[in-house]
Amino acid sequence: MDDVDRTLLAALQHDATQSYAALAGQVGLSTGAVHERVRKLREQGVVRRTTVDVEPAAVGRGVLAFVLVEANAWMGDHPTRDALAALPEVMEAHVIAGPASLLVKIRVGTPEQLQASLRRLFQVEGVTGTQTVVVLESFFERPLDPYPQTP
Amino acid sequence: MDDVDRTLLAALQHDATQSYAALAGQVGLSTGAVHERVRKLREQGVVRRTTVDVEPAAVGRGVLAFVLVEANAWMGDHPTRDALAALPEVMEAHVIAGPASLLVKIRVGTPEQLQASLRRLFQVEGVTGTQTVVVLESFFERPLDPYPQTP
DNA sequence: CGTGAAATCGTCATGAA
DNA sequence: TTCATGACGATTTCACG
Repeated sequence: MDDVDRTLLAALQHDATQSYAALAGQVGLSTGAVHERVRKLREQGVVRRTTVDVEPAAVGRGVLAFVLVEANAWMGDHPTRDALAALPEVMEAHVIAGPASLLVKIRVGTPEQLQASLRRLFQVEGVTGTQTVVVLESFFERPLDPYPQTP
Repeated sequence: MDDVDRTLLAALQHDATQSYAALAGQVGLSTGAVHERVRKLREQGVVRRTTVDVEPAAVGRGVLAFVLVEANAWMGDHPTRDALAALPEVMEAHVIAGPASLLVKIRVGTPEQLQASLRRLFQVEGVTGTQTVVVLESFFERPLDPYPQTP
């Protein structure tokens, strides 16, 4: 994992449809060498997958909210994880240190669906309360850029 | 934007490296028709870009935190947006309704870098306080799946 | 939306540094 | 190990029916 790999990752984040020849040009290597590097990055799990970034509002998911979930028991275990993963509107779920047990990110189509989602969250074992932050406008959401080095 | 398009979007989210022939098989159309549909989805901005999902810890971004930013003025304007966009550790920035003005998502490499990032947030014009939620473990982060219909 | 053809690209084997 | 080169098969891409 050197600077060339980081440059490749940044380039792929920006546009994963570009050819290996184009990538090769950016890093000054041959297409074969680039092909091999990208293959290894995938194999090592540095690149988890190639995906497509979809505009939420265009697919009926224009309402975004973050919910702090309070609980009366330890929720950092797999039953909780699975219960949340079963809810398709939950985009992210994190165990946190702070004023609550969990933080979840939710995308739905309407305020009514948000209400319904909160009702489902309350049905998850151990949940005693929620604090909801509704997003009015997203300034930006961008992909991770590799940091120059890891000291 | 019909069910075929939604199926294509879901398939591309799962794996954007698959060929048009493979996509065509999943929806029962020809490769040419699928090519045209995907081209239009890109053109319309439904597909914003094709990108690569990178493991944060592998590129020195293993520390995740959410920060509620309080302000003494309206922060839903472009100067604020630009100030936040200039900070590479800020992955997302949202204007919110709730206990604060903004919610930002931050990824850094170390707790020291998190501290440095909070210091930079305080230097943004109008910021009067922050409330930080540190993530201990992420259960999951997954791409948006299109909802069946938008009533 | 399907078909077919042409240009481009991904992929791999080989050899060199 | 890592890289360059070259060749083959697959894929993208586009015009036409």
